[in-house]
Amino acid sequence: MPAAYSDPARFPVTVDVVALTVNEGALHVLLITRLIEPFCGELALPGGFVLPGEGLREAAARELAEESGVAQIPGYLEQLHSYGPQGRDPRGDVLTVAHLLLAPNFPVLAAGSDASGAGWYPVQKLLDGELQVAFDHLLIVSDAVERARSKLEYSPLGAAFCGEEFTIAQLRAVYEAVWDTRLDPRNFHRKATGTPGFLVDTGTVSGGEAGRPAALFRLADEARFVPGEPVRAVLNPPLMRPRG
Amino acid sequence: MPAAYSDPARFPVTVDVVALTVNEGALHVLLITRLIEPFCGELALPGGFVLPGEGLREAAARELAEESGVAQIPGYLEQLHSYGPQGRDPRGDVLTVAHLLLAPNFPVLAAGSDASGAGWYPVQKLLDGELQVAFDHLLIVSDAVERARSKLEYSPLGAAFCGEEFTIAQLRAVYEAVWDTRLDPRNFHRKATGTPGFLVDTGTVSGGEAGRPAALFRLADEARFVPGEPVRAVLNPPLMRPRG
DNA sequence: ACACTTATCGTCATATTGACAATAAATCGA
DNA sequence: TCGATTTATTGTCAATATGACGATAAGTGT
Repeated sequence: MPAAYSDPARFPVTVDVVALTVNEGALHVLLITRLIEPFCGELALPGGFVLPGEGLREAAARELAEESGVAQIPGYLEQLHSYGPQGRDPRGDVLTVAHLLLAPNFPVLAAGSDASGAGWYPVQKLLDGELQVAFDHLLIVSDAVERARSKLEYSPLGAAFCGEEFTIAQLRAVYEAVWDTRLDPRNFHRKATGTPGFLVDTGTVSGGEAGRPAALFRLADEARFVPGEPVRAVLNPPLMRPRG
Repeated sequence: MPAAYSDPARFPVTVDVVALTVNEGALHVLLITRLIEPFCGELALPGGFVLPGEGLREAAARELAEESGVAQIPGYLEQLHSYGPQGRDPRGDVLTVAHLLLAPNFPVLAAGSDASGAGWYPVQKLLDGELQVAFDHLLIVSDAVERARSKLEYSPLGAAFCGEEFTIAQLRAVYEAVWDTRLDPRNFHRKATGTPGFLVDTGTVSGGEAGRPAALFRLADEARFVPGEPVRAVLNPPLMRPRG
């Protein structure tokens, strides 16, 4: 017999956010230093308990804002996966609903003596075991990276790592960082500009850098992602990462 | 200030399962008739409260088994998405972690006078509003169908709807039912048999039906899905559903 | 044996990809 | 100011994949 509603078990529920960005050609994840037990002093994903009256997405955005010290979080946020409640937290059962943020690099509140201190860390160092993270957060980060890698194949979400306007080369750099591969600039350019409903040329160009100035693009209206709504599979056929 | 662990809010957590199968060329979903308030007498997804000491996947499998009357559930089960805790249940906040099962058609415990009674219902009738379901289960079913549609594009999970061995035509029928399109038998045959690491010919043939006997295939080892592990993107390049 | 049905193999035009040449347009350094 | 260098963009070409459909194979039903 299932538990009656009169007496269902109740669990603490947290949200954790895997915020990814591209920095210096490498994928980075936002981590905070924990100031309380358990795992005090160790790195962990930003996150915390869901409050009564709050939605999951709302809670994720709030925790991320609180712990990174950024009021208005940029980028694209979606739910990733739920973990638990068994065997994740030494204090007992805790269910966590992990979220994924793909965002342009934004400055976060660095560590003070008393603040927890957020920072961007190279994802590769986590996956290589060079950096340790608390709880099952390594698993969560792995899942998040795999999700991000897969999303770039068919969705316009690569652009979530860029600002409003960007060059094809910047977008390509995102793909290269997330996929950890090199892509042929010419073939990438062809695919990006040749896919209907993906990018629109703004008419302006980026200057200042060495080399020929690049045309600036923005996402086409059909490709814009709005909070809450599912992302459209604009890249059809998809842009597959090289196998090898 | 976030809630301290000493006093986190606790929520009832349920699992719901969207079990999909293909029946008579159409996609069907497993629904039960509720025997308790709220929504007593209405159709709903099988599901129920997570018990202390239980994992999410475990709870989903248990609830599905209990409510369908089937001890050993066949097919492929994965987590879909979490919903809530706000505004889903008239009794108050309830977080639900929805799961997706893709399975061959299996017989379920039909309604008795006292049992809840499970049954397969055409998904299309839900999406068309011809059939009503309780809570936010219509949304969950929609998300599940979209997930299933997308999975068939790149993963071997179409075979999860078939038995261990199946013909190309049976597999194609799955694709046609899930995608709600017709596919060219010859081109589908070419793609299915021509994709390395997808299918292996068993050497046997299916007989009895009208027409030429078809060769029986099974999933290649590389394409086998094991509980828990992520599915491999075997269909590369993917088999995209027709756009139209 | 014949009609019918379904499976499987082939063909061909078109679309897409991967590899790479060539040109365009800026900055940088002497 | 003039290359040299750097990056962007346009093309080319062969290999691969897809979409549309013809033709053949191998059963069942009469």
